[in-house]
Amino acid sequence: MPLSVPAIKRKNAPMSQRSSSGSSGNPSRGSRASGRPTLAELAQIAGVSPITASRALRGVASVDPDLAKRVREAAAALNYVANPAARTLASAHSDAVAVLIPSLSNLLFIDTLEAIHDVLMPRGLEVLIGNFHYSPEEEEKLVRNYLAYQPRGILLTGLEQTPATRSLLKASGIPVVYMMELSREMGVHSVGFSQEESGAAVARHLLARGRRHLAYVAAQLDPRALERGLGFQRVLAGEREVRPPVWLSVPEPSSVALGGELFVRLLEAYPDIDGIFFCNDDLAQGAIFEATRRQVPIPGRVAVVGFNDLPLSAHMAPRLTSIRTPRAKVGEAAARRLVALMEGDCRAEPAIDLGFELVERESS
Amino acid sequence: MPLSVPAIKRKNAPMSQRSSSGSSGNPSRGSRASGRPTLAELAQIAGVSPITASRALRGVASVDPDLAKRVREAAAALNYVANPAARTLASAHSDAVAVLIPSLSNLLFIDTLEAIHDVLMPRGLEVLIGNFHYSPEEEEKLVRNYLAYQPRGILLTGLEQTPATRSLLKASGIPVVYMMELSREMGVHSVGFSQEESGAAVARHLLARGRRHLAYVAAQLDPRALERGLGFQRVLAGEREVRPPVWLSVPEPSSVALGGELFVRLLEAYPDIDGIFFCNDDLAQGAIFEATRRQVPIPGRVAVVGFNDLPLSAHMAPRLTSIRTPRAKVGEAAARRLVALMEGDCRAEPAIDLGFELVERESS
DNA sequence: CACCTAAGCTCTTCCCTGATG
DNA sequence: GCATCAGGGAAGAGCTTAGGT
Repeated sequence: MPLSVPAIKRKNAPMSQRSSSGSSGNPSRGSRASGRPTLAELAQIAGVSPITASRALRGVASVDPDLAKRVREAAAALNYVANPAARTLASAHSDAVAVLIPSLSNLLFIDTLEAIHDVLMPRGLEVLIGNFHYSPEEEEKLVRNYLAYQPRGILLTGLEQTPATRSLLKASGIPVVYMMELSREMGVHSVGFSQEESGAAVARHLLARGRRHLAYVAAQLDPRALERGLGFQRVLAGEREVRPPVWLSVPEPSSVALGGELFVRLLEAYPDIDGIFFCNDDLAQGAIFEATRRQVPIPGRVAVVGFNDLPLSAHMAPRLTSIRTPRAKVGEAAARRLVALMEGDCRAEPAIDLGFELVERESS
Repeated sequence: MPLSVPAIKRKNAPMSQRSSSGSSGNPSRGSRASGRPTLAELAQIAGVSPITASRALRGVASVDPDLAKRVREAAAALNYVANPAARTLASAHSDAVAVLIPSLSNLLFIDTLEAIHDVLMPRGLEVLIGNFHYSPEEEEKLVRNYLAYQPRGILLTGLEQTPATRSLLKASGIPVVYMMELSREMGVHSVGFSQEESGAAVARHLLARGRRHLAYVAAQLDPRALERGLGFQRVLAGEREVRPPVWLSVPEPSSVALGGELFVRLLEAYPDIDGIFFCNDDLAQGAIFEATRRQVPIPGRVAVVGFNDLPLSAHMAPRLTSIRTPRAKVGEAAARRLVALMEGDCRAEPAIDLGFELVERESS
């Protein structure tokens, strides 16, 4: 037996050389310790081994119900909460889910975020939120950073990732769900609706109402707004007697005030315009306010279509037609799909199309 | 030399009994390993010890600049990102900050949250968001849970914590900053403004305009709305010829539609009311929409004061007086104060009063 | 002072023991 | 006797603090 006896391998009772620190009454607190009860302490109190305590708390089936109960009671008495860092280190995965959204100031993403929270938190999953400000490069940085946390899953917004982001994700093997757009790619899970088709629906709507001189107005650098514009354009291109739409796109973030301003600028430059597709509802509402102030009859003079509802839309019912998208539902469905993937359930359809709704309020 | 040689203490090259797993070309991947480059690998490539690499990456001063540069270059080449779980476990504190807010659907808190993000993320701090739905009990659960993450700091909303929450926080020794209200307590750091005083200011404003039959309308179970109401009441109680205000408070979350409804209900029950303080701007705006629809002249007939701005307020300028609170500034200042506390800078004034602004739009 | 070796943070995975059918 | 299963001992996971050299 050449091996020296490892008699010094005691953790919570040094008792050897430097001892005497805790002396009496003081529940040993080595200077590096976190000061919180550990699994070993819990196990000792419950009269089981640490590994059994661990299994009991994680709800692993193969633990005697009596023992499990003892462990749970001891945990409650101690106010024991497992150290997530140690758990992550040992198991090589955390209980976190990373969610990347392009903006925190856009209501759309807030609602989505809230729905995600509501699905994930009750399952004991931590939500890490990253705001990539519509920049794929920033998104890449965030992904790189969040992968270090070894999350159980990742939710991304849109499909415009950099190649590096893609390969990082693929290499990690962590489940990913894309929100807000539909991917045709095999094995890529996405939840959303066809942005392109929603733009096309707006074009058809305006054409059906007899509008012929159309415009598209967008703010922010949102790639999805652009896609909607492309769908809008596609339908119009198929019509003989309709001119290509006027295209007004500015980089500033959208706002009610900006909507009013763009509306004025547009009508000054193109007085014969009779239908406008605003890529955001706040732009649309700003336009309507401005029109009201200037006594421009809407929709008599100009038909306005806005993308998504603000709380006020209901109060402007006679004025505004809008595309209503399932903001919260996208978050909920995406989170649910992610949970399914984390549990190894891969049978479901990769893409979930939640559709959209064209809410017509012109006629009322 | 009595110690047996610890020749088996190699980590990334088992090479002993069960070996042969990776065999050739495969960069060792022990089954429990995370598959990511480790500090030890990085150190080896940079030609230094792990601890030096660690110090170099953390920016500890006592590292030779040349070595530090070598380490940084190696890290970039490897795409090395430190494992936060291991870091937390070893140092007994994470790089996270927990932020607890009562609601995600309220714009106020979103703006605050965004400002907090903007301060903390550039400093490499992770933001953990907890939504306690205006419930102190839920808040307590979240605090208990987040303390397990050993965060570097905690931001709380309001001052209505349960006693257990208070003692948990005190025992943890983690810096805490309270947002949205001002605490008088010694050593308690808070950033906000006096809710009570803002309500009082509204009362004085209405009295100065000759209004005598006042009402207070609140939704949601927000304790701060109640405090504003108390300030409102206090000022009115000091006036001889003014009746105590009509008090309308409902538990539903506030919304534009609800504001309109409450407005109608209120005027039906008390036709002589000539001034209303709405605890949220969406309630106030709903009231104004409803009044417009019913041709009730505002402010000729009723003066309306709303709490905080929605984006649309500017477009209803002639109609609405509002209290404007520094939403984003509260988040920013609170986050900054927290960072200062984390760095051991405790000299600053514990309470930061950011004030509020009474924006009068009646006259324009 | 710059750098390193040793130890340890707290949990889980691996693998084995001893009891059960 | 030979699988099956509950439970446990030992060995890390990857980093940082302590304390030398």
